[in-house]
Amino acid sequence: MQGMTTHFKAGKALKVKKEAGENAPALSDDELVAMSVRELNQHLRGLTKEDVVRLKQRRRTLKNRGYAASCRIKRVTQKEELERQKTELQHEVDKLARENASMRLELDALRAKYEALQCFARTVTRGPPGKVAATSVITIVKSANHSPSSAPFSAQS
Amino acid sequence: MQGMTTHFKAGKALKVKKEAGENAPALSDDELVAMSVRELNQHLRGLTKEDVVRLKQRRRTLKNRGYAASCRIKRVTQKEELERQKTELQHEVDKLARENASMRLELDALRAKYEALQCFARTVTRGPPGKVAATSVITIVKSANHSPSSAPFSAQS
DNA sequence: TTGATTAGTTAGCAG
DNA sequence: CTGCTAACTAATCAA
Repeated sequence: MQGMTTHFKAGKALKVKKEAGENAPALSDDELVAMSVRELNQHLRGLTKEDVVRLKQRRRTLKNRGYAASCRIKRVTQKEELERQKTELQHEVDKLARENASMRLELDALRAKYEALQCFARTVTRGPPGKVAATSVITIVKSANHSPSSAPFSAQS
Repeated sequence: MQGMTTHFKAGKALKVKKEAGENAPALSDDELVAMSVRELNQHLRGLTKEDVVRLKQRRRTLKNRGYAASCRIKRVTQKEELERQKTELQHEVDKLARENASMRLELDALRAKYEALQCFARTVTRGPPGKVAATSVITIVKSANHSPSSAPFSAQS
């Protein structure tokens, strides 16, 4: 890595290294990196073993450059995705909290209405005769607590 | 990092470059990077201008190495923090959803109880005389919807 | 000048 | 070998 301190990145300066062969028109980086292995081997005809190694190494380096870029893009993409999911969840929390609060209000209001009606029913059934039957019915109604589907008697409106 | 496994990255190998001066005991990377500017200047006495530049550059490189490490640590820390917040929000969503469901059940049950009681109250108040007064009272109770704290009449038990 | 960040390079692991 | 990633280096920006 520090060997490259004096570097000219293998691009402009080193691209010109293959004037020897007449069939090697000094491939550009883009060409070299996009080339298939078969195509590459064709361009490798009549090159020094050393040059072959050098060219393959340059190809590897160019590939790695692309891999590094992909890696960084992936990193920021995942981070953005995390933040997106986070705000989505936050909105869901807000929505549920609102629903929760309104239902709590509704529940409290209904409890008040229920107790008021219960109180009224007692005053009505306490005054007139036949109080025993009325009281027992009220008890039955209260025991309907744990089975909402099967009310002691049907309630239309 | 892998620098320590296979090679010796400017530490062992390059540390030996200053045997010329008798007052320059070949600073280690850690010493050099931890040194203040004042201390550094003391160690710069009697060095070639070129060597001074080289040493300062090495110091800068070592510093940069540390900066890069901090940067990476910060990156993964922030990612972990995001994921932590995400699971936290997910748990909050679950909790609120559970509360929501149970409150909805409670609300439905109470509605059933209320309507049953209302139905009963009507049967009671319809049979006996004075039906007009009773009906009006029920209407008053129903209008208590929006002010749970001030019920038309107190409900004990 | 210092610290942080980006892009390119290398080493090394995994498939 | 291919692709990915961690660590390092140099360049660049901001304070």
